[in-house]
Amino acid sequence: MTTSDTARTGEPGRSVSVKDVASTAGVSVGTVSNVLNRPEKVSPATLEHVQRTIEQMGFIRNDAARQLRAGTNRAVGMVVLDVRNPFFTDVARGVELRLGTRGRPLILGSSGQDAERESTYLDLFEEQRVSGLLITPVGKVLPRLRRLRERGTAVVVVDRRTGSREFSSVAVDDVRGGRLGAAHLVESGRQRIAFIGGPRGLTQIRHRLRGIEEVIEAHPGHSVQLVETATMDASAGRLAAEELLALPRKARPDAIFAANDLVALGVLQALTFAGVRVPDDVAILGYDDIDFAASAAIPLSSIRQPREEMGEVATDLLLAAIEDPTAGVRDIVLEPELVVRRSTGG
Amino acid sequence: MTTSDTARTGEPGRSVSVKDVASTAGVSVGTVSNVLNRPEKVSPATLEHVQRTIEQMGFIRNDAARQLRAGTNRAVGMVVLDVRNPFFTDVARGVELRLGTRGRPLILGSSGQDAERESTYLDLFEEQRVSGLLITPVGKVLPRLRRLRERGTAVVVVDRRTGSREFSSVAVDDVRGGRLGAAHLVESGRQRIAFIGGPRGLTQIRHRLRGIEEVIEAHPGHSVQLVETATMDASAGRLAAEELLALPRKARPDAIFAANDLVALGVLQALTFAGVRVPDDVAILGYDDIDFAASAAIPLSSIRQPREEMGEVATDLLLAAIEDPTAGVRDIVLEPELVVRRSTGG
DNA sequence: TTCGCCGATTGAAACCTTTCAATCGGCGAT
DNA sequence: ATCGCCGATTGAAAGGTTTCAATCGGCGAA
Repeated sequence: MTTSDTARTGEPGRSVSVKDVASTAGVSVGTVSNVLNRPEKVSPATLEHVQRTIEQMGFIRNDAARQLRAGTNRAVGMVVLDVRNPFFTDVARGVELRLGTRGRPLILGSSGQDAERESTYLDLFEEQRVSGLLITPVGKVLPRLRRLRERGTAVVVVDRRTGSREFSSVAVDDVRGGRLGAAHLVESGRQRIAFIGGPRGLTQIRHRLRGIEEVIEAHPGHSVQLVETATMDASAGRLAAEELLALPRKARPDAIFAANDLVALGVLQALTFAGVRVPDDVAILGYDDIDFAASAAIPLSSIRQPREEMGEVATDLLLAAIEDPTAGVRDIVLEPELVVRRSTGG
Repeated sequence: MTTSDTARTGEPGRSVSVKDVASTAGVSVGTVSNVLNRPEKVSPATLEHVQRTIEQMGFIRNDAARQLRAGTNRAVGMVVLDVRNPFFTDVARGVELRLGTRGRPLILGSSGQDAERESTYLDLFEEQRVSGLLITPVGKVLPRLRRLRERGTAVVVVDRRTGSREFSSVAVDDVRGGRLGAAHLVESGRQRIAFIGGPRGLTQIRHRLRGIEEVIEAHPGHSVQLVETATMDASAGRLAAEELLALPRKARPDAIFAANDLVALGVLQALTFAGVRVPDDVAILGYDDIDFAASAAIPLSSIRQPREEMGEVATDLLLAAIEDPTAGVRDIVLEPELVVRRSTGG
C-alpha cells in the first residue's frame, strides 16, 4: 500500500438558510418558502427575483428541518436479504426507478439473512421516520412492523407473503414456477429430476417442489428428489452436484432443477469439471433468470422471475398506502416465465 | 397477475417526544436527553426510571430534530457506478461494515454511469447534509465536490484518482495489475495476448494496458493487441470474442486478458460455444475476481482487486476527515493480486 | 371619493432535540 | 449552625423549514 500526502485545510462555512435568502432578496421567509414549494402562489416578478437570489447565494434546503416540520421523511426504506444476490439488486432497481420519478430517495439496507442486522435497519428507519418500508423479512419482525404502521409508516412485504393478511405483499407464484420448469423438463424427455435447494423449511422451496411434484405425478415413470442445501449459493450447488455424481450412473438424475441461478451455476461448474455433458447427459434448469444465467458458459435455461416488475409493483402499493393510509391490504402474485436456453437443450 | 383485497384502516397516532417522556417520568427534558446521550451524567436511580419510561412509552428519537440541532447528518452517502456489478456491491459492503460499527447509516446510490443520476444523488446528499461522501465520479463533478467540502462534507474518491490532489482517494494499482496478468500469461507459455476492454479513454484501461506492454516489451516474440469495447459487460466480451474467432486461425491470440470478469465470462461463453478449448487453445484471464469468476464453468483466473478492503480504507479516510476536517489529502493505492484458476491452466 | 374584494405577502408558531448556564439540594468542614 | 462545594437537575434557547391566519395594497365598482 502506497500513500502520498498533501497539506490541506477545510473551513466549514456556515450554510445559507431561507432567512438569509429572504433578507437578501428583501422578502419574508414565507415568500421564499412559497417560491420553493408553491411557485404558483407567487407573483412572477418576485418568483424570478427570489429564484435568482437562491441561485446566487447557493442556498440548499435543509432536509432535516423540512422533515421535522413535516413530521415525516419523504424517503422510503428497504431491507433486502442480500445485496450480493443480483436478484435483489434488480428488485431494488425497480423500486428506485419508480421512486426516483416521485422525488423520493431510497435508503437501501441488506440484512444478509441476519436478524440482528435486519433489526438495526428497522431501528434506523424508525428514527428516520421514513414514510414507507419495503422488506423481505428474516427474523420475527411482525410486532415491529405493526408498530411502524401504527406510527404511520406504510409497509409492504416483498418476495414473501405474510399470510396474516396484515400487510400488503408482492410475490411470485412459486408453485407455478415449479410446474413450468418440471413440465419443460418432462417435455424435453427427462425422467429423473433432482431439485436442489434449501433449507427445506423455506416456503418458496416447498411451493416450487409442490409444483414439480404435481407434474411428476401426472407423468408416470418420472420422478423427483430433493437434494437439500443449507444455503443457496454457487458452492452449495457445487456440493450438491458432487453428491449426485457420487451416485451409481444409473441412479443419477438426467435433469437438475436448481432453486436459484447461483446454485445452478455451481452445478454447471461441478458437472463441467467432471466431464458430464450439459445438456446431453444432464439438463440444468435455474431459477430467477439473473443476468449471469444468460452469460454462463453454457447459457442457463431458467424460470424468470419478474424482478424489476416486483420492485415496481411493490413501490406502487407502497405509494398508494402512503398517500391513503386507509387503503386496503393487497396481496399481489406475479407470474414466473420459462426461459429456454442451451442448458436444457434449447 | 392475481390480486386479493382485505379492508383495513390505519390511524397515524401521534408519536411520543422527549417532552412526553419527561412529563410522564416527572423529570425535565434535559434529563431525558442526558439519559439518551450522556447516561454517566445521570444518577443511577433516575437513569433506571427514565429508561423504563422510555421503554414503556415506546419512545423513538426523532432523527430529523437531532440532525437539525447538530447541523449535520450522521449518515454517509455513496455513489457507485453500477450496483449491478458485483465489484461495487463488494466495495459497498466494505464501507457498510466499517460504518455499521460506528453507528453511521450508509445511503447508497447507483449512478448507472449516468451523469444526470449522479447529479440527482449529489442533490439529495446536499439537502441531507450528509457528513461524508464516497464517490466514483462519472460526470464533471469537481465543482460540486468542492462546494460540498466547503459546506463541511468530507469527500473521498473511490476506485479513481482525481489527479488534482484536492480530494483523498483510494484506488488499485492498475499498471501493476496489467503487469501481473501479462507476466502470468507469458510464464504459462502464451505469446499473443488480446486485451479486451474499453473505452480506450478510461484511465484504468490505459494503465492496465501499459503494464501489459511493459512485460511484452521485455519478452521478444510476444505481442499484445487491444480489442476495444464500448462497455464492460458480458455481451461486450461475447462480441469481442466473436471478432477474434473470425480471424484466421494463426492470427488468433492464444490468451485473452479481459478488463473485468464480466467481459471474461462473455468471452468464455463465446469460446465454449465455438468449441474452442479453454485453457488448451486459449487462456482466459479476468480482472476484479468477483465471486462469479470462481463459479464459472471453467473457473476463471483473475486479477483480484481488494474490493472490500478498498471500501474499508475509503471509509477510514472519510471518517478521519469527518472527525478532523483539517486532515491532509491522501491518495492510497492498493495492490492487486493474481489468482490462478483453471482458465489459464492452473 | 370611498368601499370592498382579492391576490400577494407577511411573520409568528410549531416541529423535536440538544446544549449549557443557572439552579438546586445535600453533605462535609468549620 | 453556617458556609462552600459538587454532583444532579433544570429550563430556555437555538437550529431551519413550513404553515396559516392576518395584513397589505391595488383596483374596480358604486
